[in-house]
Amino acid sequence: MEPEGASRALVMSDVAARAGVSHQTVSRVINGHRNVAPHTRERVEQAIRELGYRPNTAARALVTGSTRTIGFVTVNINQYGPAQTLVGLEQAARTAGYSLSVTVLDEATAEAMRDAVDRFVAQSVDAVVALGTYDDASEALHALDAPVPLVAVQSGGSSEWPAVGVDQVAGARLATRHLLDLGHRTVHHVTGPADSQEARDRIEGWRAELLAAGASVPPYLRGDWTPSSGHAAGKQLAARVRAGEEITAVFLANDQMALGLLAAFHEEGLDAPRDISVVGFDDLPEAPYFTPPLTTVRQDFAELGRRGVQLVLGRIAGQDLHPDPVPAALLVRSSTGPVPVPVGAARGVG
Amino acid sequence: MEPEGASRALVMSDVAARAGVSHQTVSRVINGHRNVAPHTRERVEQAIRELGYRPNTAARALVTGSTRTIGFVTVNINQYGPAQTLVGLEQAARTAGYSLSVTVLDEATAEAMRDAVDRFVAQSVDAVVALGTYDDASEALHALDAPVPLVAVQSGGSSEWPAVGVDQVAGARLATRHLLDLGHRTVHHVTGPADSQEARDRIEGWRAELLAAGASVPPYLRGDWTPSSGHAAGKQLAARVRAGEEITAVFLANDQMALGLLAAFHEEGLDAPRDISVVGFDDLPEAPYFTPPLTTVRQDFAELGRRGVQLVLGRIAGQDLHPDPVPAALLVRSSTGPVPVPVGAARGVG
DNA sequence: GTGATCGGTGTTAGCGCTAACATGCGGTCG
DNA sequence: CGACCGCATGTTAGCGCTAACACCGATCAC
Repeated sequence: MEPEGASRALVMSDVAARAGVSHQTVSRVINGHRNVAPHTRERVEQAIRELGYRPNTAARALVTGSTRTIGFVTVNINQYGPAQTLVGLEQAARTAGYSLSVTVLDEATAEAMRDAVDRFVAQSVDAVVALGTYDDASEALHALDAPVPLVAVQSGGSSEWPAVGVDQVAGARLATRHLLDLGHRTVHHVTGPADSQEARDRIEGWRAELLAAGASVPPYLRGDWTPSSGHAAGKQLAARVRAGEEITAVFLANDQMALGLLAAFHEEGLDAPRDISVVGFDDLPEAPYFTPPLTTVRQDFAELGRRGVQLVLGRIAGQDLHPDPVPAALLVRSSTGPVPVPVGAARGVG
Repeated sequence: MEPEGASRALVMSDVAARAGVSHQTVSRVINGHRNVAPHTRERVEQAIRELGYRPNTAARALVTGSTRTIGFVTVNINQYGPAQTLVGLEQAARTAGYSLSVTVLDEATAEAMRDAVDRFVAQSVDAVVALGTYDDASEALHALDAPVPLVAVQSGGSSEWPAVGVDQVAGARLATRHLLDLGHRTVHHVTGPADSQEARDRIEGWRAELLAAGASVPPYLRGDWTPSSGHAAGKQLAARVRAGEEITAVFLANDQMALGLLAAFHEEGLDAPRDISVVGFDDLPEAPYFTPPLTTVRQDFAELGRRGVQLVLGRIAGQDLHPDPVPAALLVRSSTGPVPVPVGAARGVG
């Protein structure tokens, strides 16, 4: 069980000698080949255990061409979603016997993406997983024609290349539906950055649900995921409310922006859910402690990681899987409520 | 500049043939050896560029015994600090020509840590960086007697093993000093989990500053980094305020708990900075949008990553560096203010 | 009974690279 | 002017492993 201290490196023939077999038989045992007598297998396994032997991955990689490593590229790992996805992916990869090599892009440019993938290729990773690839980066990825399978996570759209993600459209519909069910005549939307597929999917879901309910579709406000952009959107919306416009419900593409918007509204003397209903997306650990606790949409990142790895392994094996999107769930807290009664006349829904 | 498509693998002798030299000369150029004629060097470099050649890392690792990979182990990557540290570390490592292999521990046990380090060793990483090693994990780390350099990040304490971190003690003193300067007679503290070195350092800084100012040191409240534990602490503190106890300033070991506490106080009709002053730690991107915007202590994670990698490379080279801690900075926003005037009689400081 | 087959094992070659040694050439010095 | 040195380059060996093939004894079909 114990390694014999950090003396000289232990190699396969040490194990072979101890078990009284050839090094190749040891190799066969390690790689689970058939055609090894049970008795022999047991002796070898015991020698491995006694010596604390671990095969040298570099030698193995050299001859097989496989490193059992997955390269992971992302931007904005500082955000909750990417970080959670990394966790989910790493755990799923580890379970499958793969390790994860991580690169965090400084900027989401084609150049940076190309560079990162290039480095992964040189590193002989077995596959590359790209998270939240913004458009130009993701184009670079495909233009690259990399000699390794490439999988996109949270970057749906085109079915040309394999991707898996949380069902953003359904999540956005859930959020919008919830607001509509509360009696709001329509729902305003603050988006993520234009070049994010997730952001576009959320717009699509929001719009689809509005259309399905026969509600009008107001123009959306463009955000960039940051609390500060949510704050700016909040200021703008608050001014329009003050000017008499009927804005009673806002769906934001993430929780951080929702926080910013809540703060802006509060500064203007407008509070949720009394004056306005607000729904976010992500379910940050902080979301229940916002003022007020935020109604939001939760994504299942562990499941996303699992399916991502499954997709990657499928690709490595040459299969062409098209996994279903991971479901999202609505969490109702206190930032949403019925339509406020206008200051002038009463015309609420009931 | 362009790879020739994803045909057969490109190897060193392809480059050698094109440049009209031996493969060994190519190797010398790549590894920056002296004793290569400038003319030859140039021809080889051009051939490398034209072919888009990248040396095979596995073959290189096999013969040199070095993978130019650093293993990174952490728990709780979902939190802001760890995620930022990962980013800082990855960028610094990349700059130094290393790549980062990441493992996220499911639980902070010695067993899990041993496992992770073990896997890294099998992977032949050149060094292991452990983040926020909680006590038992860090013990396991040393018991393992790993044949690779081991560096702890954000886990100060003993000077037996190399570590680098943000100066938590100084950061905590800054926060406490700020509150004292505002006229508060003492500062209450909500800590992180007991087995976290960072949490202990923050307690130490808080206590030291209180003592230095001749202020009394109230018992601290134990939290666990989560907003929910901050909320619980807030409820408790609010009740004591209601009971007439003089509690005017609270320093929390992170921003998430500060958010929870703010929410709890708000629920009890107490608001910062009118009734109480609150300081956090971390400077989450959300912190400026809390209600009210949170005064907090910011850590320089990029610098931490840089020094961490520097320390690791030093260890690989056999040096025994002891880098200075990375400074922390106070950011004053609106959650802190002068001592409130008690409801009964006026006895403020101003 | 004899050739074909198959399961278990050993032997050999070679993955792509770097280290060590070998070579050859031009210059320096006694 | 020959012994010597240092530089630029080539040749060879081998890192630790797996794949391919060789081999041998036992079983099987006819």
